[in-house]
Amino acid sequence: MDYKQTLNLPTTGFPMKANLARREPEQLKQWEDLRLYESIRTASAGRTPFILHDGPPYANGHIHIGTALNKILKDIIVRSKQMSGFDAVYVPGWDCHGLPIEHNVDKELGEKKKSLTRSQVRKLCRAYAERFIDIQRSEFKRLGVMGDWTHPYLTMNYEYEAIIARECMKFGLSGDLTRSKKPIHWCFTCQTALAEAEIEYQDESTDSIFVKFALADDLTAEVPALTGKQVYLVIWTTTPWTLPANLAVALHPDFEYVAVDAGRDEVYVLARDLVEPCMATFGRAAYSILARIDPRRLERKRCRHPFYDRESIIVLGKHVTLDAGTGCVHTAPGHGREDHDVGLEYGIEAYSPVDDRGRFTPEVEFFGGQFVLDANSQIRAKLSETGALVQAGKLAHSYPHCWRCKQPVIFRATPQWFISMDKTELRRKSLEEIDRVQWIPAWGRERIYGMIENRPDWCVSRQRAWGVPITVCYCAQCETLLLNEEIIDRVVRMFSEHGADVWFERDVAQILPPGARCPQCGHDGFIKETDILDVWFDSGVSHAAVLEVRKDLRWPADLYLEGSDQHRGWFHSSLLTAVGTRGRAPYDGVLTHGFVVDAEGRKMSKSLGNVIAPKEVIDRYGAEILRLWVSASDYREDIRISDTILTQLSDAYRRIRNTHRFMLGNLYDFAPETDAVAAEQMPEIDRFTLHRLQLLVEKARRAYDLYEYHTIFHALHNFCAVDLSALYLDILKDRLYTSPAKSRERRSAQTVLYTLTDTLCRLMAPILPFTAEEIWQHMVAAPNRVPSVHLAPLPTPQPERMDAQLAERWEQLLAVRGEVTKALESARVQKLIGHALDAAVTLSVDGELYDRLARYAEDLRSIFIVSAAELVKDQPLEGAFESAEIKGLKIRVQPADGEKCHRCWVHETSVGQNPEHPTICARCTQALAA
RNA sequence: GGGCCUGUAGCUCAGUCCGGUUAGAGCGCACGCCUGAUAAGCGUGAGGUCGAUGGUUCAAUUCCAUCCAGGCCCA
Repeated sequence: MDYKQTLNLPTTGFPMKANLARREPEQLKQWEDLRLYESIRTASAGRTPFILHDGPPYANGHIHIGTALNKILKDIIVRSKQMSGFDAVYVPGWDCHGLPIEHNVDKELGEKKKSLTRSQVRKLCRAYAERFIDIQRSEFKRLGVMGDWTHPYLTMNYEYEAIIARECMKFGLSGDLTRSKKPIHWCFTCQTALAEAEIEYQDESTDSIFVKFALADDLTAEVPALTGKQVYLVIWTTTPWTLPANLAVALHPDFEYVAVDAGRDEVYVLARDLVEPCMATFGRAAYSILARIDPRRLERKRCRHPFYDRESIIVLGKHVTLDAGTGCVHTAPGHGREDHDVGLEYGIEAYSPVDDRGRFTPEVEFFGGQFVLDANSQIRAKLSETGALVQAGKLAHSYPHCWRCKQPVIFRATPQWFISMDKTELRRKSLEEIDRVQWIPAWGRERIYGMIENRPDWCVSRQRAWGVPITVCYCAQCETLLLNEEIIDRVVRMFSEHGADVWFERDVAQILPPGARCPQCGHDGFIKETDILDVWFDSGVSHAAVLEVRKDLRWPADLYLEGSDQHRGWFHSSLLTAVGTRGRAPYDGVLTHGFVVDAEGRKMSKSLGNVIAPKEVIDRYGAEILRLWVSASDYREDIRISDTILTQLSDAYRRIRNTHRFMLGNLYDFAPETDAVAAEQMPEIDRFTLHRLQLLVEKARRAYDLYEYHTIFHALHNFCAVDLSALYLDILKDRLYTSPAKSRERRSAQTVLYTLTDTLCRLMAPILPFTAEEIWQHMVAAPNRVPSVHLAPLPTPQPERMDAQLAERWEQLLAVRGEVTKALESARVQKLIGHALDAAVTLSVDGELYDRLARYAEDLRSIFIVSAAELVKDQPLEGAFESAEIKGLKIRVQPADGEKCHRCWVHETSVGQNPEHPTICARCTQALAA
C-alpha cells in the first residue's frame, strides 16, 4: 500500500515562484477594476483623518531611485495609517512651473523662441509638463503607490495658480513684499537674467590687478605707529570694470592685519598671512612691518576712491579669504553677491551703473557709454595715471558664461522682489513655530533652525516666462504698490478662470479696477510687474492650495515627508508662506529620509556610472523587492543599493513567501468558522507560537507608529525564518501530515496556521501590498471577510493570547533543543545518523532542570524531531555530547530502535506488529482507523 | 571653508543616550543532512582590533578631541 496517499500533504495554488514583474501589473489592474481606492475611502468615511501631504516632484524626466524611495515610504505610511484606523487620503501632486521645463522647451525651440510670445511659450511649457506628469504617474502607480491618481494637484492648475497669486498678494498687503536691487547673473548678449543652472563655467584669461586705496581718516588714535604716514589699503580684483562701482573695502573681522612699510613713503595694509606673497608680487623685496592692526578698529573708516572724488568705507565681512589677494576686498555691492550682502549690513546701496547691453550709463565719469569688458584696459590706464595701480597681470581662471550664447556674463544689480524676514518678524515667528513641530529625526530641527536664523530676505522674483507672475502693480510715478482686497479678488477670479496667462495677455488697465489711483500720490498710471515668482513659492503654498481647498483634506497636515535636502527647500518655503500668512507651520510633523547611494556609500551620478534606475529593478526583481528594500533600510540615514543588496532582499522575500505558501498549503481543508480550536484546548507549542506572534505584533505596531519600518522587516523575516520555518512549522509537519485530517490536534495546528497567515498577511500589507493580497486571495476566507487585505485593519496585540510563564518554560526547552541539534549534528558527522528521525536521544540533566523537562517528557520526541527521546536524572552517559551552554546537560545520540515506519518515517518498535499494516507503526495504524 | 548628519561581521540591522562578563540577530558563505514546503526544507560552522589616532577613566564600541572616508545643504 502506498501510505503517502493517506497523509494530509500540503496543497495550494499559491505559486512558489512569485513572478513579480509579470504579476504585479495584473494585480494593479484588478485593484483598479475593483475600484479598491474608492472602496477604502467609502469604508473609512467619518474616521479621524491622517494627512500626509505630498511634496510635489518636478514634472520633468523619468522617476529615479530617490523618487521611488520617497513615494514608497509615503505609501507605506499612508497604508499603515489607513490600516491603523485612520482615514488616510493621499493626494499626489506635481510641481509644474520653473526653469528646467522652460529650459528644455527653449532647447527644442532653438531660434524659433524669439518669434513666439510669452503666452505661446507658456503653452508649450504646460504641454511639456503634462507629458511628464503622465509618465511619472504611471511609474508611481507601478510601484504600488495608492492614492487619488485621477485628481492629483498640479501647481499649474488654474485654481492653484490663483491661490499662488493670492498668497503672494497677501505678502504684498502685509508689507512683507518689497522691491530692491540685487546683483544677478546677466547676459548682455541675450539681454536677460540667468539662473545658476544656466551658467557654464569656462577657463578664461582675465586681468589681475592690485589697486591701492588711500586712507582718508587719520589712524593716530588707533595705531600710533602710523602717525604722519600715508596709509593705503591694497585690494586685488580680476574685474577692473567693477571699480567705478566700488563703494567699500572689506576686511575679515578675525584675521590679523599689518601695516607694511613698502618703501617710497608708502604704508600698505595687508592681511598678515599674505604680506610675503604680496610683496613678492609687487617686487618690493625690502619691506618692514610697522604695526599690527586689529581690523575691527578700521571698521567704517574711510578711503579715497582710486579715481573718483568720493569715499569708500571699510567694512567687515566673513566672506574675505586668505586664498588669494591681499585680505582687503574690493567691494561693489551692485556687482557681487557677497558684496551686496555685506553692503546691506552697512546700508550701502547696490550701485550698478551698467545698462542691459553691458554699457556704463552716461553719468559714469571717464567711461560712460563704454562696453564694460572693453573698458578694462582704460580703467587700468586710469589707475596708472592716478598712481593707484600697484601691480597688473593676467590670470587664467574659470569665469561664468551664458549657456545659450556662450558669451561671458556679468553680475549686475537689478530691481528684485523680496519677502522680508524681519519687517513683520517672519523670522522670529518661524523660529518659534519650528519648536512646535515634531522633527524626525530630531536633528532636523537644528538644521532648519540654523537656516531660518541666518537666511537673507527671500528673493522671490525671476525674470522668466514659465511661472506665476508676481501679481502686483505699482505707481508709475512713485512706485507705491497698489493693492487691496478688491484687487486681490479680481486677480484671483481672473486666474481661476483663465489661468495665470491672463496676466501677460491683458494690460494693466484691464487688470486694475476702473479709476484706480495711487494711494500715495494720486497718479493714475501704473506699471504691471512681469517678473514671475520663484517656484519654491509655488510649491510652498501647497498647504493653502491643496490642504485648505480640498474637502477630503485638512489644514495643517499631520506629516510632511521628503529627503533631507528639503530643509532648505519645501519644508522651508512651506513654513515661511504659512507663518507669513497664517501665523503657524502647515505641518505638525516633518519626517526626512536620506539619499540613495551606491554600495560604497557614494552618491549616484552618470559620471561614476553607478546609477540604478527603478525600472531596471522592477523589471528584474519586481516592485515588491524595491519596496522591501525601502522597508529593510534605516532610511533616516543614506541608503545603499546594489545588486548584492537586491539579491539578498530577493532571498529574504522568498523566505517570507515560502513560509506563507507552506501555511496556505496546510489550510486547504480548514474552515475557520467551523474547524477552529479554542486556545485552551491547544497543545502548549501552539499556544507558545501564538504568544510569540503577539510579541511580533506588538513590536511591529510600535514600529509602524514610529515610522521605523526596518524593524518590522527584520522582525517579520526573523519570525518566518526562525520561529516558524526552522522551529514551529518543522515540528508541525508530523502532526499535520500524519494525524487524522479532522483530529483536534491537526485542527489545532491549522487554527494556529490560519491565525498566523491572517495576522502576518495584514501586518505586511503596507510594505508588501502585492504579496499580502496574493496570500489573502489564497486563504480560505471566513464568511463576511473583506474582499481585499487592504480593507482590513492591522492586527492588534491580543493579551489574552499571551502566557509569559508558558513562554518562559518553552524558551528553556528551546535552549535544550539547541543543544540536542548540536549533538545530532555531531552524530551526523560521525555517520551515525542521517536524518534526525534516524536517531534516539537520551538526555541526562541535573535535578532542577530535570523537574522542568519531565513535564514535557512525552513531547520531547516531536520537539526534537527524533524517533525517541528519553530523559534521565543525572546519569553518566557513555560517549555523550556534553553541553557547553547548559551545565549538567549530556546528550547521547544512538540509532533509533525498530523499523522506520513507511508512513510517518519515525523509527518504531511497533512497526511490523500489525499484520494488516506490517510496514507502519502503531500510531499510524491508529490514525488510519480514525 | 561653514552648518547638519553617518561610519559595528560580505550584506541589512540590534547594542552606544544612563561607560563594565567571551559585541548580538538574520541573510549570505562553507560544510553536511533530507528528498512528503522540492528551482524548497533542516542542521552545524567560520566571519568583527565596533573608520583611525589621541585623551578622560580602574575600565570605552559606548564620553571628549582631532583626523580620515562619505552624504545633504550653503559658500
